[in-house]
Amino acid sequence: MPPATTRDLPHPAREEIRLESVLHALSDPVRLRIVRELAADSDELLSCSHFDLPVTKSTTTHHFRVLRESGLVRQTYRGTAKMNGLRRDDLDALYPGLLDALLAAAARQAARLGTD
Amino acid sequence: MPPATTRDLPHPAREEIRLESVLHALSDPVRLRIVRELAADSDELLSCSHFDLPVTKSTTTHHFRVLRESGLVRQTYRGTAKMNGLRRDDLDALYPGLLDALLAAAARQAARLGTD
DNA sequence: CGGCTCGTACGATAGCCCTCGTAGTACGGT
DNA sequence: ACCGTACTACGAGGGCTATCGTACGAGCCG
Repeated sequence: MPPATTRDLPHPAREEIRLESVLHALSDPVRLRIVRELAADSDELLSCSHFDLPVTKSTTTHHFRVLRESGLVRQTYRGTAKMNGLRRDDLDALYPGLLDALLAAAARQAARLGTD
Repeated sequence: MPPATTRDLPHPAREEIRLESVLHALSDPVRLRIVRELAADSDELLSCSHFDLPVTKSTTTHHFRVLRESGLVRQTYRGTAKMNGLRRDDLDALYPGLLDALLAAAARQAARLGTD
């Protein structure tokens, strides 16, 4: 049997990741912010509860699911915590330069609007 | 008085263009396709009716309005025709490299899925 | 075991969005 | 003046989405 601390979650395969879904996922301010934080700590996996978001826990769960189903984020359980990491390898392979351009654009806008 | 062939349309100023709105606009397949065609003929202004889209004229009007209001496209009347052009200058100034990365990603996906 | 924390499931609500059809306006040409 | 073309306005339907509250399951620790 698999290790007790592993409940598996459905992720799209690399080839199933659709650009439209990625863009739609990032068109929500809460999710864009999550992705920016994940990119900032790109060598760490962050738990859902690590984020201080202006929505309830239910809504947070919803946003993380959208991110996972769009292929932007990989989620794994570690005990009761759910760890999140950007799927940078898959995204870079599919769309080279896209993620960096998106993150740079988000950083620019945050700086411009003072939302940093 | 302005030339008779000029009915003005509301466009967001460069500084008002929001990344989330741009991404949302591009997350629809019909609009992504429009933007790709506009980028391919980037030195030409294309009329709305130039596009052969799988939706009715009403819906086409709707999509072009979303593109205009998001700041992706500039629209001007020329007689009865409404000409459309990408706002590449504004987008490149706000988010350098973003538009090219998005277009390249869309081209990659189209090639991968044979939807070209 | 008992409780605590982390996250999920489900239902509900309200708003947005894609789509369409019909009716109408603006402009150019005959 | 008249007609045709290009686009718009308005309204409606149906689906998706963001949000929440409450109730629940899964794992850790005393």
